[in-house]
Formats: sequence, C-alpha cells, structure tokens
Amino acid sequence: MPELPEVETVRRGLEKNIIGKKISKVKIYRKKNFEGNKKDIINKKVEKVLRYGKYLAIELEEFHFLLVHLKMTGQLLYREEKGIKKDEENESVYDSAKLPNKYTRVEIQFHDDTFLFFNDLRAFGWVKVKKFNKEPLPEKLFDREFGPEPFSKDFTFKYLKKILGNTRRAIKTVIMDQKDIAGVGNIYAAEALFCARIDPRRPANKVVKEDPKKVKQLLPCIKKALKKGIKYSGSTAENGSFRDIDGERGEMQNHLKVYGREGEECPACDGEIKKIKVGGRGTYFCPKCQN
DNA sequence: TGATATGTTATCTT
DNA sequence: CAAGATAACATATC
Repeated sequence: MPELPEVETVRRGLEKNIIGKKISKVKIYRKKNFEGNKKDIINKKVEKVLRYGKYLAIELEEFHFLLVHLKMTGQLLYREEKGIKKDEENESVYDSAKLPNKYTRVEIQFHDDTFLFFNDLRAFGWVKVKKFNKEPLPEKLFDREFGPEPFSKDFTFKYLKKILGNTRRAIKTVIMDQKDIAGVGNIYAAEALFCARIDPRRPANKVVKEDPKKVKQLLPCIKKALKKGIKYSGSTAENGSFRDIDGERGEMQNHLKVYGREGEECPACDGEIKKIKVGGRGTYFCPKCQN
C-alpha cells in the first residue's frame, strides 16, 4: 500500500520524533526481515530521515544507515512505551493497541526508552543496516536504480516523453516503474491517469505519438495526485494496512476519484468506474472519458 | 475454497 | 541480449 505520499507521511513523523535520539537496543523478532549487523547502529544518534521513492533511510552518525521498505503491509510505529496503549482497541489486524504484537518484526529502542516498531503482517518488508565512508547516493544506498523524484527538477515533460515514447508497455505500467519515476504506485497511477483522461491500457509510445497534449497534462497530474496524497496523510482503504507512526489511518481514500470506486459514477462524466487488470494489477478507470 | 490484495524482483518467455 | 510478462514472497479476507 505505501506509495510516495504514505512513505513521506511516515518520514515526516519520524523526523519530528526521533531526530537526535540515540539507539540503545535492537530486537529482531523475525530474522528474514532484517539484514546487516545490528551492533553497527547501537549508540548511534539519528541525524536525518530521508525518503527516495517508496524507500526510507534513517541516517545515523558516521554514515551508518537504517534502511526500511514497507512493501505491502509494513508499518513503522513510534511509541513512548511498550505494552498496551491506553483507551485503544484493535478494529483491524493492522491496528496495534499493543506493541510489540505478533506482527512486530523489528523493535528499535532509544536511550530515552521510546520505541520504534517495524510491524508487517505479510512480512514482505525489511529493515537493513548499512555503513558507508561518505554520504552515499540513493543508488548505492539501496543497490538499485531510481527514476527521478516527481517533485525534482529532473522530472520534466521532455523526460516523461522520453520514458513513455521508448516502450510499448501499458502507460500505467510505465509510470509505476520505479526505474522510470520514483514513488508512484497503483493508487496514484490510477488517479494521475484519470486526471489526464488517459486509458491506462494504452501503449505508452502510442499515447506520446497520438496524444502529446495528454502527456503534457500527465506531468502536473502525477504531481497533483501525489501532493494531494501527502496533504491527506496517505491513503488507508477500509481494510488497508497503512498507518502513520502514531498508528493513525490516512484520509486520502476519501478523496480518490477512481481508485477503489468500481461501480460508482465517474466524477467527470456520466460513465461508470470499471475495474480491470493491467500488467497483472487491479486498475480502476472510466472507460467513457479516459481514452 | 480459490481468488485477490496497495510492492519488488527473480526468472521465464518471446 | 532486450523487452515484457509472470511467479514468488506470507497472510488475511471475502
């Protein structure tokens, strides 16, 4: 679930709460979700909290990093203390009145006895410890390539035209590819394509050739969709897993135009929102006005 | 009960 | 080899 806006929501929460804190203890509940040597980060102070696409990097002293990817159902939960949170009850499996719980994979304790829990029901996510000799580029940090951040100056119309014009893949698949654009996932891809009135199934190169105007629209549409997602602190569907570091749901699900709205009337015309598969993923769009 | 789920990546196919 | 498609990861829900 977590895409750029959700991960950015978590990043901001962490920035507010753990900068300057020193790690005192690391407890690993599930080895598969942890990589590296936990001793490397003990007694190290948190200096920065960074985000690259959907990836998080907590930078500690002397170029030590605590890296996190939430994948589908991961959560980073900050607590002043262990145990049961007063007046809280679990309504869904993704709630966490009590911490740690059965889905807690890693527990970070700070010197002031506050905690950061990495919870992940499906356990696809991970926490890694890495160290460097100097400030690393994101490519080095995560051992992978990143497309430009949607809010950076590198994300231009020229660039968008280039990545779309180069391939016959469905346009939705391309804008979700992290090597092409960092941070866009299934929800915000659907919203951006609706905003630009583009059929998500269309081969990307065809859209560039036949509808350059729509591609020009798509650029601000991607930014707007993500910005709105950040504004509403991310999206948490009915049975969704996303929570901020206080365990709170996002609000963006109430402002989505097509994602998750199968069968509802299109907000732009009198068509009906349909759900199909594109590149194996659930895809919501209005067949009447997106073409 | 089998299909499905918001992410990424290894592997298979064309 | 490249591009694109698909399976796999682990668990809950309908």
